[in-house]
Amino acid sequence: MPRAHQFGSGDRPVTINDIAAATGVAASTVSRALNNPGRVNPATRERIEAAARELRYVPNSQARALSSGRTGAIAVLVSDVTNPFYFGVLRGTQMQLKAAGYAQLLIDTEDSGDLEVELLHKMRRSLDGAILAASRLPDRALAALAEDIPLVTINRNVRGVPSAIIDTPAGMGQAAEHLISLGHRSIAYVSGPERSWPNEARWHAVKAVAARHRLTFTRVGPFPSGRRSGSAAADAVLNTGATACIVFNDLLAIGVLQRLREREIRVPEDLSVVGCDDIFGADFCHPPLTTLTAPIEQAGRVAVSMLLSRLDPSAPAMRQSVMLPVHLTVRGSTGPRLSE
Amino acid sequence: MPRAHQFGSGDRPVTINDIAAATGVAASTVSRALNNPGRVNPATRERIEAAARELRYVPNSQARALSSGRTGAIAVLVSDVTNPFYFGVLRGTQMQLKAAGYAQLLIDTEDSGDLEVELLHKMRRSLDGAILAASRLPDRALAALAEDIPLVTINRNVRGVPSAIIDTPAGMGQAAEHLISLGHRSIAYVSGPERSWPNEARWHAVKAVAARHRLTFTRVGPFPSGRRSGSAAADAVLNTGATACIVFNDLLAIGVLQRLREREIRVPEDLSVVGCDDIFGADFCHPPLTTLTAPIEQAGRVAVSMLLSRLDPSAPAMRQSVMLPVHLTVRGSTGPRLSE
DNA sequence: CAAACGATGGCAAGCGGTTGCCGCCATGAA
DNA sequence: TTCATGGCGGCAACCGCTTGCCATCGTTTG
Repeated sequence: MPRAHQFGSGDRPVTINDIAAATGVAASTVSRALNNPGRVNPATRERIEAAARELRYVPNSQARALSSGRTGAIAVLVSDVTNPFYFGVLRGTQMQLKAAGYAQLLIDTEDSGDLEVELLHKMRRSLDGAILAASRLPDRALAALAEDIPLVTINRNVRGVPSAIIDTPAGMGQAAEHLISLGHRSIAYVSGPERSWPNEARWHAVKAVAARHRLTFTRVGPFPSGRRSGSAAADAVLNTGATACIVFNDLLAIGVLQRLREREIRVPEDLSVVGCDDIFGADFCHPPLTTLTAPIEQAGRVAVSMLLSRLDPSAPAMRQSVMLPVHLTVRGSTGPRLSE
Repeated sequence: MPRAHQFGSGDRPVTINDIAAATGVAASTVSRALNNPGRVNPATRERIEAAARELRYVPNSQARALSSGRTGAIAVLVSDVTNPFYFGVLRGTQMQLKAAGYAQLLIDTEDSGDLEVELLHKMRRSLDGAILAASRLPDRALAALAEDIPLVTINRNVRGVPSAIIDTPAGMGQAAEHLISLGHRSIAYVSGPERSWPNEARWHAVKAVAARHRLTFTRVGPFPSGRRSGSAAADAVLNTGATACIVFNDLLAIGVLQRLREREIRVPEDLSVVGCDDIFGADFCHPPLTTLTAPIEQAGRVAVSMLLSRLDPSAPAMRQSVMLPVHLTVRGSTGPRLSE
C-alpha cells in the first residue's frame, strides 16, 4: 500500500512488534511494559525498554489513539490569534502541555460561537480535551459541549464547567477607586464585544463600585475587540463628557489612545484611560497605559493543569474553578481630573 | 429513524459501518463514496452521502491516519509564541490550514534546535508536514529533516527545502538609504540571535549598502530576541557613537527605544532607530517606529500553500522558494542627523 | 497438603478506515 | 453470438497498539 510519505531511509518505522521480536516476548507485553510498568516483571521491562531505546522506537499516536481512545492532543481555542492577550495564554498552555507530553492544537474561532461548536464537534474524537480561552457560546451550549468532551474555560464561568478565571472584576474596584481618588466623577466604561462574558462581568463590577460611591458611570459600546474599534470608542467616550474611562481591554484601550492623539485630546490631562489585562504593548504605548495586570500566562497553565487532572482518573479531585487575582498597574494614562 | 441531535447522549459515535448498514452497502463502498467519489456509482454515492449527513457522520481521523498514513495535521514551529512576529504567521497558517481542512499543531521550540529535532522526530508519524517559522537548525540538519518529513521554511533558505522568504535584506537597502539621506554617516546594526538566519542575511545586506556608499557600519551584538535585550543593545549602540541604528527586529527595537527613554536619549534627535518586520506595537510605541514592513501573514499563507501542494501528488510542480517583498514604513523614530 | 492466590505473559479481538484484488454484470466490439 | 472491457461493489487484509481474558507457575494460607 502506498503511504502518503515515506520517512527516513526507506526503512519503515519501528513498531511494537519489532521490539517484541527483538526481545522474544509478545507485543502485548511490550505495550504493557511501556505504558503500565507495574504490570510486567521488572527484568523483562528492563530488556524491553533497552530494546526500545536501541531501536529508537517512537509510538504511533494514531494507533494508540485508535485503540485506547486517548489521543494525546488538547485543543486550545482562541477567538483571534492576533490578539496579544492570547499570546500569554498560549505560552502558558504550551508549557504545561509540553511538560505533560500533550500536543497543542491551536484553533482560531474567529469570534464565532457556531464555528466553535462545529470545529469542536468535528474534532472531538481526536481530542482528549479542550481549553476555551474565549468562548462566545451561550451557557447552555457550553454546558452541553462539556458533556461531550472534557472542557476547561478561561475567563468564563459556567456551572459544571471547570474554569480558570482572572478576577478582573475584583480589580475593577481598584481601578475605579484610583480614578475617583484622582478626582474623577464622570467615568465611562467602554464595553467590549457583546457576547463576551468578561465584558459583562467587568461592567457589573464597575457599576457596583460606582453605586458604592453614589456615582453613575456611563457605558458606551459595545465595540468589537481590536484596536480599530478604538476610534469609535474614543469618540463615544468624548461624547459622554466623561473625564476618565475604563476600557474593556488593553487592545481596545490602545486603539482609544491612538484616536485621542489623532484628535489632539491630551491623556491624561483631558481624559484618563484605564485598560484591562496588561498585554504586550500596554507598557510602551503612548502614554503608557494604566491597566489591571492579569496573570495571563498563569491562567493558561492553570487551565491545562485542571484539564489534565480531570483526564487522569487517578488524580485527586480538583477544584471546579480557580480565581486568579489581578492588580492595578498605574502608568501614564491616568492623572488628576483637570479639565471640564 | 431520527437520532438524538444532542451531543453526549451516550450513543457511541457513528462509524462508516453504521452508514454501510443503513444503506445496505459494504463499508468499503462507503469509504470510497466519501473519499473517492469517482469510484462509485453516482446514485449509490448520493444515498451514502445522504445517510452520512442524516447520521451526522464524522470520520475518525486517527483511524484514517492509521490506515492511510495521512493525518491531516500540520505542525507550525515557532521559536517563541510570545513574539508578536509569529502572531501574523500563525494567523496566516491558521487561515489556510483551516480552509484546507487541516489541523494546526502549534509547537514552541524555545529557541532550541535540539528541541526542534526531537519534537519533530517524535511527532513525525502524526504529522503530514511541518512549517518551520524560525528554525535554529544548521543547514545540514534541516536538509536531513526534510528527507524525513515534508517541510517548508519561513525566512530560511536551505537547498532542497521549499521556503517562503520575506525579503527584508532587499529592504535593508531602502532603510539604509533613508538614513543616509537624512545625513547619517555613522550607523550601527544591532544584531539578533546568533543562530538566526535572517539576522545574518540582514547584516550582509546592510554591509553591502554601506560598502556601496563607502561607509562602514558597525555591528553590535548578538542579542537574544526579546524586548529585554533592548537595554544592552541600546547601550551598545550608544557606545559606538552612531547617530542611527538599524535593529534586527522590531521587538528588539522597541526594547531599545525604551532604554533610550530611560537614559533620556532623544529619538530621533539624538539617535534614529529603524526596526524590521512592522509587528504589532511598532506603530504605537513611542516614538512610532520606522520599520521595514513585512507581509508576515502572507508568508504564513504562502508557506501553507507550498506545503499542501507538495503533499498533493496531483498538484502542479511548485516553486522551490517564494520571495515576499517588504517596504519601508517611515514613522517617528528616524529623523535628520542633528547631534554629534 | 490442597486450595486459593498473585504475579506474569500470551492470545486474540478489536479500534475505524483504507485499499488491493476479485467477481459480477452489462456493454460494445468482433 | 462470443469475448474483451470497464464500471461497480464486496471481501478481507491490514495499519499499530491496547486490553480483556486465560494459562501457567511459584507461593502463601487454612
